[in-house]
Amino acid sequence: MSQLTSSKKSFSAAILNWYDAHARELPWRSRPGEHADPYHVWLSEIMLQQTTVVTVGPYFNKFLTFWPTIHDMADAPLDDILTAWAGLGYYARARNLHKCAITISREFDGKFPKDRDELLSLPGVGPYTAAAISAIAFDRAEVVVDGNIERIISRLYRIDTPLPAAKKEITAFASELTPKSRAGDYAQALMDIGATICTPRTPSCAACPVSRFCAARRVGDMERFPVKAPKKVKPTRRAVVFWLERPDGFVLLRRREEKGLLGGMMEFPSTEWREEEIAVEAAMKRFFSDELQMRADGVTEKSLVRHTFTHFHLELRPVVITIGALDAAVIPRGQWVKPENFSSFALPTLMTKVVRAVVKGQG
DNA sequence: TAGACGTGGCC
DNA sequence: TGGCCAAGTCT
Repeated sequence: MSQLTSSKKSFSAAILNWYDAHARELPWRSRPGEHADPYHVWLSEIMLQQTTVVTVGPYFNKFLTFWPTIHDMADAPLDDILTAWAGLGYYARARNLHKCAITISREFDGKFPKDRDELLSLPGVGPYTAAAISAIAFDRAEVVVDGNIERIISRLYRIDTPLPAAKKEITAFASELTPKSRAGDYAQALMDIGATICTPRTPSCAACPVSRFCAARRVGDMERFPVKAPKKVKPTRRAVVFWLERPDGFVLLRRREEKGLLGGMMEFPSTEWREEEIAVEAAMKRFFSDELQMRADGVTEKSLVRHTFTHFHLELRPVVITIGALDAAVIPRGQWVKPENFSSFALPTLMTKVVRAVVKGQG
């Protein structure tokens, strides 16, 4: 048994003492002594998945303004949720958020289950989020393991197994260390420490309340942990994206498929995103009939839009086409929108980059 | 198990 | 500039 495991009570005590003195004040966090609202805890935890506290803050406040209760959110159209979520990324979270709100509102009388395993059955709620809600909102002694806690544990024990294979091992150590009382505060404390002290690069060990327990600190190789599997190279995909503009200034948007990348979000029509280079002329021929090309009053190329997703790079070449005479047969289905009203549509950041390239770009 | 799934900030 | 990283989940 390691030195740390045999002194786990003084470890969790040090963590909780640190939290009482240094806890960050966050919009979704209850005041000391008060009970956290499960709706707020759930909403924040979904938003915080792979997303920083700074980014989430304004979105969290906006969502609570629009939908003060989970019943309000359940009654809203999905498109409103997606529009409010636009820019946050990982849009499956928004779709699952809406599904989950409907389930809780209509099948659970608006009350979240307290049990980890029941929470786990909700859409968008995985092992981390289920444990976090159960511990933070209901003070259950659940073992919460997020990326911060993985990093802390892997340094405490100098775990050489690369992630994600090390997950099980890390969870076992985390389980030994988690206190039976105040497990929610303990989890939030570790996440605060991970975000502000036990950072990926140049951790501030001098400020850490548990540095005396840390094996990596003793050796001085903190930054080697957590060990991670090597990344794979991202391919680059390319396409021509069309800004189709009518004489009255309306521009065509269309909705993407419900599932998959940017599922349910709005977009400007484009050729398929492929690794092969595609010339504008070829893209025009592939996308439209020759007839439309003859009717287009003007065709203007704009500056390249670069965007990187989790698993590939994307290069979009915007082409502005002013359409003199509409031909329903060659224009894709969609919604004609004035650019000044784009903000009321569910446009992902990629598409706002296209807007910027077209409106402000020099071409 | 491994890949899909966004975005913005940092170095 | 480009890769890494952030309170993961789903398939």
